[in-house]
Amino acid sequence: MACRGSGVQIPLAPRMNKNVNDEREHAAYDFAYVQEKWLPIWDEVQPFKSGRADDTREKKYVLDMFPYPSGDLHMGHAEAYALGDVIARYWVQKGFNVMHPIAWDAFGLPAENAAIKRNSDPRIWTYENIAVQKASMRRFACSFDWDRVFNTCDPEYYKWNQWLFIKLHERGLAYRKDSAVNWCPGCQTVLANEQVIAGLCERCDSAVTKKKLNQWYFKITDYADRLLDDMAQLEGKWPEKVLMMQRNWIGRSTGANVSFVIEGRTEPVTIYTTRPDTLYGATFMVVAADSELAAELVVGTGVETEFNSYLEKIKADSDIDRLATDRPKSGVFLNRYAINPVNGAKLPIWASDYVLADYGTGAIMAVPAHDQRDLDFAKAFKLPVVVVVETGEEDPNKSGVATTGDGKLVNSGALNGLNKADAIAAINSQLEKDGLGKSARNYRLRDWLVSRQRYWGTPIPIIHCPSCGEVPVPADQLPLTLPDAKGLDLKPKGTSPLGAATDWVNVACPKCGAASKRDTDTMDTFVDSSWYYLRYPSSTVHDQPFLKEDIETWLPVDQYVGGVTHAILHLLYSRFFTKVLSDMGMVNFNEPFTRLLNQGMVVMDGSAMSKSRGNLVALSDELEKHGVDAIRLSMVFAGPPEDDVDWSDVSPSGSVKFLTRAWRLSGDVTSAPGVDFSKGDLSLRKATHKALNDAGFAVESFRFNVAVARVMELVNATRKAVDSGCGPADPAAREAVEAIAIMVSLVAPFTAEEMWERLGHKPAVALAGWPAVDPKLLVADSVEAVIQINGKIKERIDVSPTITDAELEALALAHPTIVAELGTNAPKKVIARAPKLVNIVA
RNA sequence: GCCCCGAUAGCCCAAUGGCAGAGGCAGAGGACUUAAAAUCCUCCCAGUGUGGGUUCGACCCCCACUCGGGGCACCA
Repeated sequence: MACRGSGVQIPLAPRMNKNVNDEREHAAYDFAYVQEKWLPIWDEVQPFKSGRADDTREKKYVLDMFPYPSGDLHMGHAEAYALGDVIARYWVQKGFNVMHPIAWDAFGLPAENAAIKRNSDPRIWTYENIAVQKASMRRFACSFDWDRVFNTCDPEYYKWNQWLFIKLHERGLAYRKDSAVNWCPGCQTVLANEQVIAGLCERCDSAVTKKKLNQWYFKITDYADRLLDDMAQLEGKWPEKVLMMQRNWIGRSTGANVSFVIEGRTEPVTIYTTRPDTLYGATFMVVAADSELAAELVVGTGVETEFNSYLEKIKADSDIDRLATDRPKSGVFLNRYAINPVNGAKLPIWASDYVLADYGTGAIMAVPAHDQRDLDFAKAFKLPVVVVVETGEEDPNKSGVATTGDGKLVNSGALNGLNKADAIAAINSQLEKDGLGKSARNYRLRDWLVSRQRYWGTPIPIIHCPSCGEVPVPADQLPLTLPDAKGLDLKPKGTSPLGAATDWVNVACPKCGAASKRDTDTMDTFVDSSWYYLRYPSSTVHDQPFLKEDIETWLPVDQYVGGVTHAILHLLYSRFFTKVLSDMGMVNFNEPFTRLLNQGMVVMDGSAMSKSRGNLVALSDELEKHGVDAIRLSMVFAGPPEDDVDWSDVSPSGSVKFLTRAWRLSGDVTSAPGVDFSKGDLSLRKATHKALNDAGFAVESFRFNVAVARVMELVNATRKAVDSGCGPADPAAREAVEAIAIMVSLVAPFTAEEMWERLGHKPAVALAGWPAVDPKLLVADSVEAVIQINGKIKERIDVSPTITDAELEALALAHPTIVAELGTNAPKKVIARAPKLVNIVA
C-alpha cells in the first residue's frame, strides 16, 4: 500500500501473456502465475465455508482480531493473518468444522479526520478502504469464511450496540456522572482511563488533561472481582503476560476503612489504608486537594486563598507533570485537625495532590515511618515521624527511607509485640467492635467512560426529557442512525458535531411527548469490538444481535489471535461484556476467549516501522518481489509467533527457495495417486511420519517456526531419497510429497495447491486431511546411547530402542573403553536412562 | 521506583534436567555448465550474558548481578 486507500493490489502473473507452452510454464515455479490460477477456483470450492447444514465435523472457532480500515493491509496485518491462518488451516486439516471469520472495526477517528481533511463523509473513506483490504485479504489467501462479513459502522450492526447500551442502562450498568475526566486536547474528546498511555492519548499522543464533565460510564467496577477471579480458567491458555497486565490494571488491594473524628465537624471522615496495623504511627491526615471534602474542610479556616491558588496550580498540571519522577510533594495545611481513634492524637489535616480524589475515600491517614510518600511529605513540611514497626532497618527519620517490611509492633498500645499480619487482624476486629472501621477492598480499575464528543461512532440511544429524565430510544425505533454528515462541521471543538443536526436532536419524549433532546455523544468504538465475536455466527440475522442456538453451537472462541496492544483495552472490555451478557442469560459461558495467542510486531532494524523513521516496508512491494506464499512463510518461520519479526533478519528469497524445492518434488513423483504406501521404503516413511507427528505437535503448541523446520527436514530427506535412495517411483516418495503438500498448505497455500494438482489430485489441498500418523513408524530401529563417566562422554553405542535400564547398564560396564577407564575402581553409582544414556560415577 | 519477560554460532532461531544444534540466513569449497544463473553435494563456526549454588548430570532449577525489551505510574 504505497499510500492510504490507493488500492494498490498484489500484482499478478507478469508472465501470463508470454507465449510459453505448458511444459515451459511448469519447468520453473512461477508464483505469480500460480496465484492468478487458484484464486477463482477457491472462490468456487469455498474450502473454508463453515456451518453447512449437513456438516458433521466437530466445531472449532478460530478468530483473528478484526482490522481497522485505515488503508491497505500492511506488514503487521500480513504477520497476524498468516499466523491465524496456520491455526485455522491446521484444524481444518485435522477434520474440524472451523469458523474463521473476518469483519471490519470501522468506526473511529482516522475516518473522521480524513473526512475533515477532504471535506467529505467518513463513510466514503471507510467503505473504500474496506473494499481495498478485502480484496487484498483474498489475494493473501486468508482462509476466511467470507459469508459472515460485517462492518461495525453498518446501522445493521450498531443497532445492536444501542440495544446493548439500553440493556446495560436498564440494569444500572450504564450511568452518567460528573467527574474529572481524561481530556485529549488533540482529539477534542474524552478518553477512557485505558486509552491514556503514560499520560498521552493513545491515538494522537497529545498530553491528556483533566476536565470536569458529565459523561456516560459502564460500571465495569461491579465486575472487578469476577474479572480477576475468572482469570483462573485462563491460566496456561492465555499468555501469562496478559493475565498479569490485567491483574495489575484491576489492581485489587485489601485493607481497612477507618473513621476519624474531625474537630468542628459532626460527621467523621473515613480513610482507606492497607496498613491498619500502623494506625498508631499516623501523624497527619491528607485529603485529595481536588475533592469535595477538601473544599468543605477549608471553609472558614482562613487559608481559603492559599488553598484556592494551590488548587488552581494543580489543575493546570497535565498528567505528564503528575507522572514526573522525583516530583516534590506539595500541599496546603487546612488549619483543621482529626483525632486518631486509637490514641486520641491530634492530627493536622493537609490537602495535597498526591492523594487521589477517586480512589478509596479520597483521604488517607499518613504514616510517614512506613510509607515513602507520606515520609517525603512529612520531610517537606517538617511533620513528625513515629516508628511503630521495628523492621530491623535504619530509622526512617535518619535514612529518609520508609520501612515497609514485617516486624514487631511498638508504640502501639495493645498491638505491641505482634507481627504485621497479626496486628492487622487484631486492629481490624477491634475497630469493627468499636464501630470505628472495618476491612475493605479497593481497585485501581475505574468505570469505563464511553461517551465521545465525535461524529463517527454509534449514537447514544438516550433522549433527555425535561420531566422524564433519561429516556431510552424505544427498541422499535432502533437503529438510531447517525445524521447525515453533509452540512455538519466535523472539526473537533469539544462538543459533539451531532449537536448541530437540530432536526435530529430535537425530538418528542417517547414517554410523555414533551419537547426533548437526543444525547449527542457517540460511543467509544471499543464498545463495538466488545461483542463482535458473538455476531459472526448470526451475522445475517436481523431481529436479534445473535441467536441463542448459534451461540451454543460456536461460542466461546476456541482460539483468539491478535496483538498484545489490546492486552488491557479490548480484552478486558470483552470479558466484561461477556459477563454482563452471561448475567442477562444471553450467553452460556463467562469467558469469551478460551485460548489467546499474541503475535509480535513486524519491525525493521530493531524499531517499529514508520514513515518518519524512513524504515517502512511496503507489503505490496514484498508480495510483488517474492510472492504471497514466500511472505507468509517468512512471517511464520521468522521465530516464535509472540516475538517481533525484524524484517531485516528474515530472508524472503530463502523462503522462495524452499517453496521451489518442495514444489519441484511434486513433479518428480512418478507413482499414481492411491498407491499403497505400506509397500514404500521404510526409512523415508519413518521420516514422513515423524515430520507429520512433530509438525502437528509444534503447531498445536504455537511453535510454528519449528513446524516449518520439520517440513524442511522432510523436504531434504525426500530430495535425497528421490535422487539417490528409493527413487521417485517408490510409494514412500508419493507419501512424503503428499504429506509435504498438506503441511505446506498451512503456510503457503498456493504452492501447496499447485503441488497437489501435480500429484494428480483435485483441489482443494486445504481439505485433503492431515494424514494419520502410524505410531509403529515413529519407532527408530536403533538409537545411539552415550556412556558417560562423571558426566563426561566416553563412548557411544548403538542399542535397541526397547533396551531396559539394566541391560544398558550391563552393556556399558562391559564396554572395553569403560573397563579400561575404570581400571580397578568399582563405580560408586551408575545411572541408566535407557535407551539414551548411562552415567557412571567413579 | 515497582512488576514481568528475555540473553545459545557472524545473524534469525531449536534443544520432557541426559550427546549443545533441528531448521534457516550469511560464508567457503565442489559437481553440473562454454559461462552464468538455477540446482545438487560437502564444509566452516559457539560451549549457552556474568558469578555462585543444587544435582551423578544444568541452556534448562535456585540465588545474586549485567545488559536488552515490555507493563504500571503518587492507587495509601
